[in-house]
Amino acid sequence: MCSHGKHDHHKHTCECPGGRMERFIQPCMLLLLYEKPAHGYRLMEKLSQFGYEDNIDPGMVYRNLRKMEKEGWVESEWKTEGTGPAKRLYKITSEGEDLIHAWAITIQNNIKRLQHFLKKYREIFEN
Amino acid sequence: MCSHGKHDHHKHTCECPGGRMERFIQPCMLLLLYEKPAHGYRLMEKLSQFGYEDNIDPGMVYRNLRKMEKEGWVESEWKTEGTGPAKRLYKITSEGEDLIHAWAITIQNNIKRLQHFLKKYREIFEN
DNA sequence: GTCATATATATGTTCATAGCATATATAAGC
DNA sequence: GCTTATATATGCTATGAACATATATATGAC
Repeated sequence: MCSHGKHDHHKHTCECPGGRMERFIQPCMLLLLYEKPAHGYRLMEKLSQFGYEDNIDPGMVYRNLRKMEKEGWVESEWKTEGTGPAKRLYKITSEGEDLIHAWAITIQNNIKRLQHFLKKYREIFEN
Repeated sequence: MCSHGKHDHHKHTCECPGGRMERFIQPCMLLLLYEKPAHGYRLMEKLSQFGYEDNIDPGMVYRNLRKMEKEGWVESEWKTEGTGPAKRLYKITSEGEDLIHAWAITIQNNIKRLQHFLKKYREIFEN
């Protein structure tokens, strides 16, 4: 989220505004899995379209997948066929699909909040 | 942020999507202070327009104000005149104003990310 | 007079999360 | 053999939200 990557030991001592959207990665992964079952490494690549750029933390992806499985929003099974190390193939459950719809509402609300800020900001600072 | 208010001891065990936007309260308070110096209690009321509804936590407001003062983004002085308990009147500094502009950019980016989600969501689920 | 409420600020505690680091293993390219 | 890409996993720390509680001053009700 932070664009300059200059944090001192991730202490957030710099004033750069992060405004991280907590757990936003979850609905993103759920939506990708609804489109097509996938394993973590593949998701990691696809997540860039949601602003999780270049250096996304793999730990974040894998840990969220395991957590969502524990919650019953996704299911997984090991895939050993093919080349390379074994992959854990995830697919979304119906509970996971329900959650996507709930997130869509939350996200609409959040957009409204952010847009209210920008509107006010522009009223004050633009001309 | 959570609409139903049914958390068990704030353990976030329910599946309600929060998607809280971390520290978003800070640029909101800075913008309000840019408009007009104010004390915490007054800000608390005005913050509802940014989606910090009804039962906003006073601790969050006051702690963020003190933190922002420590960072040099706002300044305060006690006001004893008038009725009622003493108020700490805050005003924004030039560093605080700079930060508003930085946040405006972050917020634009976040809107884009959220809108990408919604666009994809609608492509998949709407008709 | 005292009781509840509104105004105003402050601190304590807990939990989940992001962000960072590191470890492991398989396979392909050179 | 060495490096890199693929693939998953865990450990650690700082932070922030959400909750609770404490304090004090003034006002209106009864």
